[in-house]
Amino acid sequence: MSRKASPRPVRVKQKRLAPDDRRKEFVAKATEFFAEEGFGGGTRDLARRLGVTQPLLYRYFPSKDDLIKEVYRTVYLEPLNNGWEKLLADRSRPIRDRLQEFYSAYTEAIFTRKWLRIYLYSGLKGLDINRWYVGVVRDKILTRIIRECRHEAGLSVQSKPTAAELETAWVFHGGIFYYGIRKYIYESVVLEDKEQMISDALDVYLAGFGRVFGTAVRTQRAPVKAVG
Amino acid sequence: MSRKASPRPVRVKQKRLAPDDRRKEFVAKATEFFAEEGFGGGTRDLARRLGVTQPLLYRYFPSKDDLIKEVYRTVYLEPLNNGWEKLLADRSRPIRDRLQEFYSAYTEAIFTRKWLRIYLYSGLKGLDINRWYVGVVRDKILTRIIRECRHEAGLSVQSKPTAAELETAWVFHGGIFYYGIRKYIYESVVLEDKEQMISDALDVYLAGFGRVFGTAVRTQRAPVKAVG
DNA sequence: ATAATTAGTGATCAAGCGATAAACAATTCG
DNA sequence: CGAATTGTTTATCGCTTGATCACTAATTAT
Repeated sequence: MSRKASPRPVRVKQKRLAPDDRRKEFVAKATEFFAEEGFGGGTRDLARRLGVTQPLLYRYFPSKDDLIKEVYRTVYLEPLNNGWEKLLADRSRPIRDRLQEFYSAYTEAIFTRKWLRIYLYSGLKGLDINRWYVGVVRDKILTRIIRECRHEAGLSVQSKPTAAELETAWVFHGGIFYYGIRKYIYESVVLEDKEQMISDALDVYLAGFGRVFGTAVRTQRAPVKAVG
Repeated sequence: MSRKASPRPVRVKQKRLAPDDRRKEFVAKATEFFAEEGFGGGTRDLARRLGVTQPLLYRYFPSKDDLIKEVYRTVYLEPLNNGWEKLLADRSRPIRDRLQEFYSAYTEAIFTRKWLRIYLYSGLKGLDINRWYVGVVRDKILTRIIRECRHEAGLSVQSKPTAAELETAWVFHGGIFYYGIRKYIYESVVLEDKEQMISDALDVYLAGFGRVFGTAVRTQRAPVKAVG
């Protein structure tokens, strides 16, 4: 039972931080932590990563669940960008360019291991915030895309998207989303050029939209990069 | 400290089952249980659902982890059907029919809350079996689909799929997969007619494949159900 | 400088976890 | 029948968990 002689208790110089900074640091690191470990991860492990003791967490958050809720809030709101709706609706530019730029920026925002994992975990829990987010994608993004596609195809843009239009847009959107899952969750080998993937997916979707829902949508295809 | 008088201990008639039946019942119910609760769910809660006591689980499985592994095995292998490769390769039928029938059957097998949730949970854990499954989809399904599309488009079917072809097929496949996620995980309102969703997704994919990778793939489109 | 305030720590509690061992009871065998 | 076997339960162990409280020490106010 010989204890190593330590002249003074080897405490690593207790540093006090302003409450606001601490809070932000806690939420940020907790996001990374829960993204990796799942929300079953222990508060002691989390505290160790933060370089503080476990009870300190409870000075800033009444319970683990409150901390988790704050993680959700920041993760879900972080990537939302108000410029996107305007970008999609800007008819002075070709629809293909707008869609390419939008999905380029959107995936840049959400295609991180952290975001995707938190998103999946919260989805499996069936949380309200997840349902809310899915509604936002449908109403702010897909509905807008369908309207622009209709306009491009010379169709009426007054009526709400039909169920079939919406579903087809979801399949397209989900296909792109799944690229992120494959890359950052499954860690599969994917086509490294994300822009090319979006471009190809867009070609397929735009070509298909015309054939399925109306007269052909005329858009110039992006040049196909060396294939084969 | 008055204990309710119970003439005999109210035990619900201990029933003995043959070990093999018990095992199967345990695995089946454990699958449902873990699908809902996640693999953090407790063995006591699981046992309660099974109508047995918790230690009994340990007569059939050395540890909780072993039980979980068996859950994975059955869930992943359950839906795999050897007839699918032949179905996809049967060139006596139009490619569109084959793809429609394949995805109809495939989604019938995996679009259950149970299967999808176990799949997502195991994916988040980064398990080997998940990587293996993704490889199977790529090599047995998508590669085959691409070959058939090439054949239909009059292209060479010798060489391996290009990265771009594979990626486009993944986007298509992932889009359909995401329909299941939306319906059974997010519990969103989706287009109820799954066959129609597959049909539309196929129209888009097949029309797009021709435009993106070669001369147009000529296939008769499925009749569009009342739209609008 | 001293007092008041508050960020941070050490010790600990009650509850829940996976797992084990011994007792019990339903079945099977001689 | 009685004995042996084995499926099932009761009781419990050691550990981890989220959470609390009294205390220490760094900062701020007087």
